[in-house]
Amino acid sequence: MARAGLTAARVVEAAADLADDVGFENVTVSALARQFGVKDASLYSHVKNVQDLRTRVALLAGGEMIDRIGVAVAGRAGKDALVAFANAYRAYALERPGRYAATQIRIDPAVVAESSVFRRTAEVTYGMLRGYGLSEPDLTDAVRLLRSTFHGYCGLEASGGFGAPRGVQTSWERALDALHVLLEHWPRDETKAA
Amino acid sequence: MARAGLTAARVVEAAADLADDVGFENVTVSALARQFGVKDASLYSHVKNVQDLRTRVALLAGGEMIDRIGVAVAGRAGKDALVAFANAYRAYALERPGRYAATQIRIDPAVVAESSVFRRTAEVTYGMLRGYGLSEPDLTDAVRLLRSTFHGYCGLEASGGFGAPRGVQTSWERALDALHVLLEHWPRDETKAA
DNA sequence: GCGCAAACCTAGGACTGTTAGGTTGCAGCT
DNA sequence: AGCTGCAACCTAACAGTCCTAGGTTTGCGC
Repeated sequence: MARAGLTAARVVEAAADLADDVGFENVTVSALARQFGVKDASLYSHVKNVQDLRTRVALLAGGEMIDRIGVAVAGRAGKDALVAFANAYRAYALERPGRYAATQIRIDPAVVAESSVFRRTAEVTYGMLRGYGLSEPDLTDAVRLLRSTFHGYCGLEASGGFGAPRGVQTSWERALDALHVLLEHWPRDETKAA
Repeated sequence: MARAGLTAARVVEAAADLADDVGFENVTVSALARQFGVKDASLYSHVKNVQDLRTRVALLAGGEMIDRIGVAVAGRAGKDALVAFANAYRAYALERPGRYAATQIRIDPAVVAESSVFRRTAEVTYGMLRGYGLSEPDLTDAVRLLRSTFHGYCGLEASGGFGAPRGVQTSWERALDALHVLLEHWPRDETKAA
């Protein structure tokens, strides 16, 4: 019988595609094996367990996402950069819902440490804010606020949390306007508290 | 044999407690039955299926949460109200992580329509913003931004998303300062777009 | 063409979700 | 006290999922 030609990378990518199709919480070892026309047990040569599989999908998605964002913000500054970052973020979340959901799971700190995804994400995010002239610790606070807002907005949008008729796209643009104003009027931390 | 005295409400409450203990995604029919010293099948007299169980936990948690928030913001306005709302929100998320996680699941719109939780949530949230003098559609945009930010912040905090040493509590307070400034400088929608 | 590592399989155990249908305890009525 | 009915609870069974242990095959490098 012809072999499926499985490989760790191929399995993870298929899992990511499956997540976009049926939702991240529904990517199961069995379903994945079915896609390849292979028995469940065969996947365990390439992936330790479901936990491991999900972590890998998360890292794949996180890498793809920050790459797209990085391209979008390249050569931009100030509000231009903010909007480009935010729109690339949201576009990814809407286009690849399963992969985006994967990026939200808790990941083992040991894995985080040896992956480049988080470093790149931090670099791009801090870089985007460069034009606003913030310095630590305000910078960290601002990054956290922005991440929270993007994360929260896309999460609520994806889960149908916005019931009112007002257009979600319009609200998003308004939110970006507001965040831009906010970054320009950022209440500076006089106390330099740690 | 002495009966456990199960009831739909009691089952749901136990499920919520279990969620706070072991995480919402780990509340399972079997585990719940074990807690009551009862067979799995017995629970199906009180709850349609896991989906139904989770939805009920979500509604319970959502109700508890908005009640606590409502008490916190009562009699306050402006920044006072904003801070009270936000702190009550975050406190609930931190104290009852399982219940809070439950509030984030997607809920059948039919259920949403006939539950009072969402109406109350909207009332309290819009009420909190009254002092800032916003009017529609800016009001809806601001509500969405705030909800997203709180939701996103607590989600990231709970999943360990804040790696840097800067205190999470301090960043939170700074974020509230910033949001207050933002609401006072809200970029008005001149076009009255829908 | 031989060997070996990787790819894939069979078999099976443990847990979870769910249904169908049976039994039993308890409240209230007579 | 005895009956009755309903709700609480049970047994039995099946399907799906995760995972392990150990066996077989395929294809690539020599």
